[in-house]
Amino acid sequence: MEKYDHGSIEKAAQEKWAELNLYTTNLTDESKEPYYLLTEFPYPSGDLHIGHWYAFAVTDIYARLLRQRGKNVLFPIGFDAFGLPAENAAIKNNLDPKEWTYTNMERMREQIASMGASFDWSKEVVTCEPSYYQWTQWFFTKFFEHKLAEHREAPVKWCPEDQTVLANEQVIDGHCERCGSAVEEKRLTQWFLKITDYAERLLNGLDALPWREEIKEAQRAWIGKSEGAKLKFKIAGVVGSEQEIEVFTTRPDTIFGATYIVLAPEHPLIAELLNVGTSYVPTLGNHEVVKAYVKTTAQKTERERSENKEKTGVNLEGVMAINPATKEEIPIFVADYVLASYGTGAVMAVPAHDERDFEFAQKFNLPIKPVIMGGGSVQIGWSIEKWGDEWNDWYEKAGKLINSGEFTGKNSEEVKWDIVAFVGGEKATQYRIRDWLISRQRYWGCPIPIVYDTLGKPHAISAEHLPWLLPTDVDFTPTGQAPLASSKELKERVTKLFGEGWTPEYDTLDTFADSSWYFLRYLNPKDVHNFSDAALMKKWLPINRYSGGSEHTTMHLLYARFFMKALYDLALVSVDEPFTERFNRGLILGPDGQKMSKSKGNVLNPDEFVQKYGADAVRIYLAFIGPYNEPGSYPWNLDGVAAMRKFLERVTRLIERLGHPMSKSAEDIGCPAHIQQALGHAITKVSDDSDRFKFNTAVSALMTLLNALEAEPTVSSGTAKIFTILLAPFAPHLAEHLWEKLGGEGSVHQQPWPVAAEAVISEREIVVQVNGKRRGSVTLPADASEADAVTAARAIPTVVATLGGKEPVRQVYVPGKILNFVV
RNA sequence: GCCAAGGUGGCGGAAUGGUAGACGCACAGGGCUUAAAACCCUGAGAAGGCCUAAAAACUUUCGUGUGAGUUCGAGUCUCACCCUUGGUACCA
Repeated sequence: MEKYDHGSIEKAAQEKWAELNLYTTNLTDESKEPYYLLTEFPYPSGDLHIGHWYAFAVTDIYARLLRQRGKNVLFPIGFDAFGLPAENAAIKNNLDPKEWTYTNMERMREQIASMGASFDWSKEVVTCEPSYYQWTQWFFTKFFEHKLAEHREAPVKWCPEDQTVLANEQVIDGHCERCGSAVEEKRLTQWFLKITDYAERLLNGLDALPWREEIKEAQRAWIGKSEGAKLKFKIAGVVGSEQEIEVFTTRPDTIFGATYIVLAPEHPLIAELLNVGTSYVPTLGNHEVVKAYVKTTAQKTERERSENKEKTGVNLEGVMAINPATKEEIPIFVADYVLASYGTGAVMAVPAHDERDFEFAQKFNLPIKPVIMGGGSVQIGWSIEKWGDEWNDWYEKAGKLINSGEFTGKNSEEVKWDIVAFVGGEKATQYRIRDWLISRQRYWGCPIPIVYDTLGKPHAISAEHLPWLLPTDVDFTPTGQAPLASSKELKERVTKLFGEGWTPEYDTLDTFADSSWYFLRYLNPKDVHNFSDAALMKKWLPINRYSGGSEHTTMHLLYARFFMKALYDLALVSVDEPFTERFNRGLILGPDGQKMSKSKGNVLNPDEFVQKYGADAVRIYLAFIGPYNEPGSYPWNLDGVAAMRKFLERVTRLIERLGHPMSKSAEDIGCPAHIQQALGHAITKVSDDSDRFKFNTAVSALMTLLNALEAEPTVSSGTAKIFTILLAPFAPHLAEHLWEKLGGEGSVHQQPWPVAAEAVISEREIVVQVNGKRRGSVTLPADASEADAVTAARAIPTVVATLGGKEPVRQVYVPGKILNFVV
């Protein structure tokens, strides 16, 4: 038997595809239906790991299958080439980040090619190339012109390790998403993209998308829409409207129970009260205490504040607010459990119906006034301890109002907005999402195309000066200062172009800006006059299917959707949702079932498996390891690739048997009906399961078919050819080799997907049950009637025995499938 | 805490409300071989019964996290609970 030499087979196949130029997509081809299949482009980290294989090799199966099914498939690739690792590696080894990046890309291109992935490299996009980032910059200037990019001072998250600010989305559990160090907070003037302007549309757009509910829910939660009201509380002893406290609440129906007000330490009123010398009417009695509290909390981050579950706060002595519903005077507190960055930075506290307010009220001995009755009755004046679990069950829910003036007795939900009107408030909507902070104090990124005039006012750099090149005379050792500030050339460039006293922006853009539009560039990657091609965008967008990692759900995926909507509003693109389908891929775990990590020593190098068993075996194993449409975690079985290799060897032997003199091996021997049926079944299943990204069951269908074919004394070459075509997307190299052995024309990858022959079913097996339990089966002609089935079934000894002489009360007949006797 | 997804053999997993465990791994027995590897065949959810020297075959009951329910029939639908994973967290 000829050895299955995967090395030479892979080489020959890849050379053949290159020669035939199989994977350059003609974007203007009108004869076939376009299909844009996108997989997240990699960061050029160096070596391909198993995750890369999982991302590229498995989606490649689908790209190949779609082509065979007659689609014009765009399956592009590129590199998300700006970013911190390059800079950090460069600092560590005293290299140029650019050189490091380009060396890695070169290496990765070869590795990606080695897996037989059918990417169209002619459309490669590399985000760190000026020809690309010029358009990232151009978009930024457009956003600036349309007030979607803003320069402003705000509290920001700061990573002390990476020496840069981070977007909210990049803070995971209070730690830097990249390096894991605890983030700090600073007040800085930075660039923001106003993603909050799009909160409502980002939310609504989700409804129509056929994505998995968990992805949509994660985005909805991130956007965090809350509907409620803004209500104004006057300050006692003050006439006029200036000294009012505005609160945001989702429960205006509980306002009669608001027994105090809480302000965030950063609330402007506090600064005003503390500002000695102002003739503010109510004077703060405990000036120093409040000042000290504000000072301590200012040193804590939001996270540190929330870690301390014990509530802290200080009463603003001598200053009272008036509850607009009860007209009662209520105290005002400053406490850090109220966040300045959400709502109005002030809340009305309803301790009877809000857990946090309740805790605070207990600690500071404040009145707790129930205004909503739960299932049972409420006796006012109970001490809170006695309320116990019963109170727990209803205290945050809606219900019948009590102690609420004219609203007493009404349903709180129904009169909610009447109460808002009663106290002169207004409906308001709040979002949890914050604007996207996109400045980074780092070197290896896209320079922000902004210059400041002599007054410090920002100006966008006009298109004629783009790309605004990243300077190279830079000391990029992180100091907390933007590395670009050390460039002489950049300063000179600005002076020369704009005049004396003008200064450059030294920050670079968050790399998520680069990756928010790369899929548009694939359509026209080399054009120097346009970011993409309008006609091609019309034809190819939105992207049919986007495959990627679940870690991007609230980052990249949200940013890309925002970009698309913003560009749509600028009339630059014709659709406002970029991705029709989205599939989050799972994670390959180490053989020990743990996440692969160097520290655990369970990291596997795919190259070793490729070398030993071949790329095709690795591809099939990854397809087989678990459902690709669910973001599950799949442990890598060390015997898995070897098992797939065995499968491929069995395929090879089957095909070789055709050439054996003892075998008839000709198309003229025909195809027996059961094989015809097995083929049809496999064709349908491989195709349908792949459409659902269930490659595991698609592979198992191929295995089942192989098992059936192996059991045959002879296999016609026609059948063998069909099998090879079905195998081609999964094991592209071996299939090419076998196709040649079978004397097939051209490349197996150009062969149309076979059509499942209409199965001619002459007989059906009908399962016979008694009381829903299987007691046997009868095989009858396909056109047999219910009466025929009953007659045959009642002759089965086990059925007779189970019935025990009793007549069935009724029978349920599912034609051609089930006959159930109910006794 | 809240939201979402999920819980099926030793393992990964499969099952439009209709034979649970496809396909594969690991395992066991056998074949081939001087031998081993490779390869091929067979077996296998659990507990019992019958027949036996023993086994096979045959057969019964139980079995998809737990408990109830709907249904002729439930892994699948409904309710409650437990657990796992992911997201989020003082967001008023």
